[in-house]
Amino acid sequence: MATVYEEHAKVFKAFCDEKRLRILELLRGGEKCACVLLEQLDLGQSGLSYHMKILVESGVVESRQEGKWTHYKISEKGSAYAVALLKKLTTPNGVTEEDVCCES
Amino acid sequence: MATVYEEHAKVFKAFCDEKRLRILELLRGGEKCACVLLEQLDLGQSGLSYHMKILVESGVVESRQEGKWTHYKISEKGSAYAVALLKKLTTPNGVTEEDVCCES
DNA sequence: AGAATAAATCAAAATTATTTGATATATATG
DNA sequence: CATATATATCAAATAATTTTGATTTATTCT
Repeated sequence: MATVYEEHAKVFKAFCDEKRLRILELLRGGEKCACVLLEQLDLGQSGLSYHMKILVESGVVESRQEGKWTHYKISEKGSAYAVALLKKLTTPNGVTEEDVCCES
Repeated sequence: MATVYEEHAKVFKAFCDEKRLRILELLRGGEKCACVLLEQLDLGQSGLSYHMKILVESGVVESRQEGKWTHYKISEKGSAYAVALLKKLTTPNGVTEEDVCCES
């Protein structure tokens, strides 16, 4: 059973690797087949597959099978969730206590 | 010289580690001294220092020195930047080309 | 100045993530 | 059915991150 921290970390894993940011940039231009991504990136086939799995598991990318091809695109829903989560994780939570540990 | 991808990845490194998410959660309750964070977390002193450095370098956290103590808080500006960047990285970029590589 | 304390830095060890090449699986095509 | 092709999975090698303990630096206190 994963902690909520692990769940959240998984979402942002999508964005903390150079190769994956490069992939996302390509997907900003619309849905792409794995074969297209492959020829535009400096990555081998199994390497691409590895990163696509992480992206899909983050929820930020969704995949669609069409015969032997796999198409990927940015998930609107997943992205909106990531943005909302990021906002939440950086917003004061109300129970604001003062930092009075060590007033010299 | 870092690529723009590395720069962006650095921002999200703040959010893709369990320990750092735990730290951010504590900071959502307001500014905290390192000594307070230390006693609330399962981390040694140098480990905390390591993670705080990554958080500060991401821009999401800012630090303030007060005598021998260091206080940390979430940076409103840095967080807003992270949210805006995340939005941008997941929004269609206009030049949307169709994915017509492999129509069987 | 000397002792005490907070936090940063360093180096080594441990852990985790990524890359790479080989193989497996699934789908289409002849 | 045999072959070709696209992608996933696996295992080993490599690389990067994280942890840990020791040391250093900076600051306060006596």
